[in-house]
Amino acid sequence: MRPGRATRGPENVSNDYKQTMNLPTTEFPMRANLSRREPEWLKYWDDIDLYHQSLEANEGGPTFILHDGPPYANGHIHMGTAFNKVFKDLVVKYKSMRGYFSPYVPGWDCHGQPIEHQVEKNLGPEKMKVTTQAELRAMCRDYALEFVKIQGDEFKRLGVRGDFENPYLTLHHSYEAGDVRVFAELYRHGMIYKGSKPIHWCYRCKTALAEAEIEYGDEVSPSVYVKFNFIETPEAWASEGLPTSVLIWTTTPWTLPANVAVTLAPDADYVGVKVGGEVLVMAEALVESVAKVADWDSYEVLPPKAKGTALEGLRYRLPIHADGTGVIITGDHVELTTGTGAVHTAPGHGEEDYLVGLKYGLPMPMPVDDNGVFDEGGGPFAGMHVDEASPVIIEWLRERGVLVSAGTTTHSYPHCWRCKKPVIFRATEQWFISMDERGLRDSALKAIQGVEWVPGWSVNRINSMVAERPDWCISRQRAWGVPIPVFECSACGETVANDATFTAVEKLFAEEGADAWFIKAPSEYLPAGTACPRCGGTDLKPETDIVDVWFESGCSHTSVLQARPELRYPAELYLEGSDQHRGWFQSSLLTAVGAYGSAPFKTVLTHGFIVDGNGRKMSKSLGNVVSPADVVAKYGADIVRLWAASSDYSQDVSVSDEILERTSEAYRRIRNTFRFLLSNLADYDPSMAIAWDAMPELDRYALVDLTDLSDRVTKAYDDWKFHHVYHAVYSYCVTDLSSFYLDVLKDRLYADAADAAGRRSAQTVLAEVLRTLVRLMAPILSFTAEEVWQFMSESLRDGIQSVHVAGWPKVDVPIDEAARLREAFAVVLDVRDAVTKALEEGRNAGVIGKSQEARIAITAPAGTADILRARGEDELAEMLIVSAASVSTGDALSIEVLPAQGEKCPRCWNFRTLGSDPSHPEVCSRCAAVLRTLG
RNA sequence: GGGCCCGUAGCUCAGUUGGUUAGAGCGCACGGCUGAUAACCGUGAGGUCGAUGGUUCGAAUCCAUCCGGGCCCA
Repeated sequence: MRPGRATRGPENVSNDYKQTMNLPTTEFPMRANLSRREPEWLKYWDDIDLYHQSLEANEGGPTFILHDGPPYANGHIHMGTAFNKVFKDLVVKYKSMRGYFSPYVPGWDCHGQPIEHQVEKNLGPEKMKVTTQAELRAMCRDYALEFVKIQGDEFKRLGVRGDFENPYLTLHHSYEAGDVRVFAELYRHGMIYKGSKPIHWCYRCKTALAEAEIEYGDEVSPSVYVKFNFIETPEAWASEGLPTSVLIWTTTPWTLPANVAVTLAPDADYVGVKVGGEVLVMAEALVESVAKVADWDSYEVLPPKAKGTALEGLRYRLPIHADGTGVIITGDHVELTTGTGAVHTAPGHGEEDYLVGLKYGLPMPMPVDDNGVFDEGGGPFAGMHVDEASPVIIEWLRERGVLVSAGTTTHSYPHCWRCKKPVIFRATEQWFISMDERGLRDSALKAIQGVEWVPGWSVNRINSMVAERPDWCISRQRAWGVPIPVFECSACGETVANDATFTAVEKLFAEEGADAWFIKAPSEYLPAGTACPRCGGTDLKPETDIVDVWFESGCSHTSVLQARPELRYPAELYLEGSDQHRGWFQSSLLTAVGAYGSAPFKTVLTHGFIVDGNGRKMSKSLGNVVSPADVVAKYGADIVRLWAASSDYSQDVSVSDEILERTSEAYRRIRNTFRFLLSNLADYDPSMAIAWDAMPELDRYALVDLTDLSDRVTKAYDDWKFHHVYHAVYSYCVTDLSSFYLDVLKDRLYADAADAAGRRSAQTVLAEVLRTLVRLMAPILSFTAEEVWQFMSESLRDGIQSVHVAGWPKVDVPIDEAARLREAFAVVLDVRDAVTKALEEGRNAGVIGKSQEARIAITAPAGTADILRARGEDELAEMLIVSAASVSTGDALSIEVLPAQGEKCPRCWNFRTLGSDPSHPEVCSRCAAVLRTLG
């Protein structure tokens, strides 16, 4: 024992009085062992059919539909999908506890190129050759269903509650029928048209290729500089009186027959270069490099410069089709690092050319057929394969004197994943949804204004994307999907599609699925007499293109929200990652606005992406991938849930070992708080509750504090600020409860008689705290809250089977008194801070050990002192956990720490006058009284 | 390269309409307790508020530029 310390009882001596105390007792384990115990709760929820219970409980109440965006049924879930689903689950569980009828139907996106590609790869080229489209589709279906099962299990393991027995899949017949319904609406509204668009095309495999099927590799290509002669000389250089041309550079001479324009950089300076008796126009910045390549001995840069925009509109003679003219335009994609700053533009042969062509309304000639052979549009090269055309074209240009230079260059070029040969960019016929023909863009922009976007900036993003997007190309040249539900007249090529055919196709899909499209002849399901409106032909071919998967998932408002009886259109909430502004949010919006003139959602909530501890995206190559399966195994799903809830989702969300470790520590803290509450309520029943008026002031304040927490948390949930929920609850557990209220209460709980009013009052509050806290956290810590719930006595949980159907807590306290208590306790708690500091100094000086060994004298300014005295000095001492406290008025707040008077009571360890009761001479009077009751 | 967004202690977050010395909890260090004990209590040290420049009497907060990062385009 250190010197100077107050007298203490003998240490390490067994204390018989311990048996007379009401020490905490509970079976609720301190260690969670979540990864092992959580599956047991999943089974319990299954056994009691919690999902349907949660619906039945709120039947007839207000509805809250969170419509699930379908993840792609491919691969295991990652941290991003886990986060998203947990997040949705928090919302649904919260709304459900608030009394909303809140069904949650998970969905999966099952069609599309990645699955088809994977199946094709697994099959290998040999087997692929002998596989029919129907067989391939069946394999794709199996593949998708396998991952629906896998991901469904993974979501359930995270505690996500929903109708997993009956999810929606985009491959369901009913879903496919809904796609047709939406398509038909848009078609009737005149929003769907057939146009052309360049795509990656492999003429060997005779197939379109998606970006993911492209492999980039170095390729040696021609590098040619060609002059296009101006029809009228640009003003800037007209005074020279020389033939004037614009000089372009290209690595694909075979695309020159499709040239219609030359694109310049709008703000760059262009100059005329006088060389060999003519003027060549090019970007000033590139003159030197061109001169080098062209090997000019001497040349002269003419003084006037012209911005790209100043040259816009000038016309030149087309390089191949000399009877036609092309036009100078400008585009931001023109780079001034290579070439001439003047870009040969063939809208049918390139994405950028296509887009700039759309902008200027340029024609899109496509002289190359499916086999890569020029048709008559190829002019002198008709019948020639593009593969062999380039050298021939170069020679042809040289003969005509327009070739300035021809060499070769090595650059990255797209190749077909299957045959590994270079692919070409080639415009083909595609189906589009027009953004402007029928005002879809404007309607969509208007609908956006009527939706609540969370966080607020999200509206800017969707707005600018819709405002600027080109027409939506919805056709894909693939096998695994839903066909564009129209027919083509074999005789004249006219499109055949009308209400009757759409109805027939919808029925066909509803009954047999889209597979039937590829098996049956149209005559088998179309109404008799269906004929081409133009030529009257009756031989109809089903369209072979399938629909973009984004169109499909976008139709879920029809195929799911409108189709399922428990759901409705529009949904209250769509909740996805920020990438879905381009994806599902937009495809859902456009199809709904197009078909029904309204947005399919009232609120759209967006969250950021999951990144590592340094804010980097997760990637295998960086080795920073955190997998939800690993986290669940190591920490448990509740830790994933707590992590998700604790993060500010309006920006990118970090996850790392340290973050999970911290989350896990916070979890333990919350869990232990629950444990303490449970362990001190072991002998309590709500029938013992003490009324507000009979409670000590501290307990009333604790209830006020609980009300405030509950209000704050509820508001945070309503404002979608889950990280505020987490922080509020956590700091409540640590600061309000553990370090203050619970710490103070120990004396009353342990040392008072079991049924003493003071102890019952404390328990009344603790019970209220427990019942409130466990509900507040249930949407987040779904498993742990349930575990706590099951450890509560039957009467404490009102006989309710699960915390998730226990409703939302509401703590009532008298408003006026609550306000007074808040004010008074703000002062008390400030003083308490000063006191703990002083006690620590006393400890360091060796005056005291634990705080009960001290008595304190507080000097405080009048206002503060009055408030302290009004609590009562005994109550003050209790709240400060010291043996005695006195208050005097002075100038400034100061605390004096003195050794406690009296002796340590061996039962309650407070310093008191002992022996006042002769029958229990060793203990203090309070303890003596307790001992008497125990006999 | 373009659109939208983000950058406050090692970590998760606060920081009101610009207004004293930028807060909390965790972690860390040190100490207490041993009747929440693989717990619990206390004290303390941690920040050029991404950087620079500007507006202002005053900037984490407003503006510009840059750096770093994310999503979506190109």
